[in-house]
Amino acid sequence: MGRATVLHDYYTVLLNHLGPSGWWPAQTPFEVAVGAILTQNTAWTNVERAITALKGANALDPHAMWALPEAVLAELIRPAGYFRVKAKRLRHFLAFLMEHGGNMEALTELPHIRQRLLEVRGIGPETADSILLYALGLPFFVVDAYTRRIFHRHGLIPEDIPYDELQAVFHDALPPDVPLYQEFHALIVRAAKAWCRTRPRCPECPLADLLPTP
DNA sequence: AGCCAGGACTGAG
DNA sequence: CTCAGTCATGGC
Repeated sequence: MGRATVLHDYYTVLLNHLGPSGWWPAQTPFEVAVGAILTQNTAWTNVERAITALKGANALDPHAMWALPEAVLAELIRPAGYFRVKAKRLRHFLAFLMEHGGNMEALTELPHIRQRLLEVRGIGPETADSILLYALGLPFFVVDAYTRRIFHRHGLIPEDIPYDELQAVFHDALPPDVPLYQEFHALIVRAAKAWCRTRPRCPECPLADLLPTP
């Protein structure tokens, strides 16, 4: 059986058990980008506090955030952790955004947008793809630690597979369908939070049926 | 009381 | 090039 079929089975099982996700949890494309940077190696609940603080300061807007001194921005996002680094990363992204009209929509028009995002200090492959897929609506599959963990435990990929190769597995197996990519990645994260955590092979996981018998 | 969370960058060797 | 170290808060 080909990978395309297998991956579609995972998608179907997850969707049947969890229902549609309605991701990414954000109200604007800019908020998606900010959340993508803030959630780097950080629990989402901590990101929510930071987002709330930014909203309270009316700073969840490109020009407003750009106008803040870096130290003030850092204090606002403190609950998200790594707050000094992330304040810099947000400002690097903002500088890039300002060069291109100061709004997220303008980014969609740029050629080689993924490479351009990766050139921004503090934006790596997962953050770039999260922005591309959920903020700009472009068909780039988001690979994260959950994706690698689940599919390695199920024997479909080596544990140390590089990011771009793992992404290629999904790009090769699935049509470039933005809603599909968005929903699939959301389901993977929700499934991992609900069942995986750090323990492999928990019995109540609906994906257990798809596991190769040890 | 550690360990972990929807990563990415740096410096040593 | 590889890889351990660094960044930091809050939940369990």
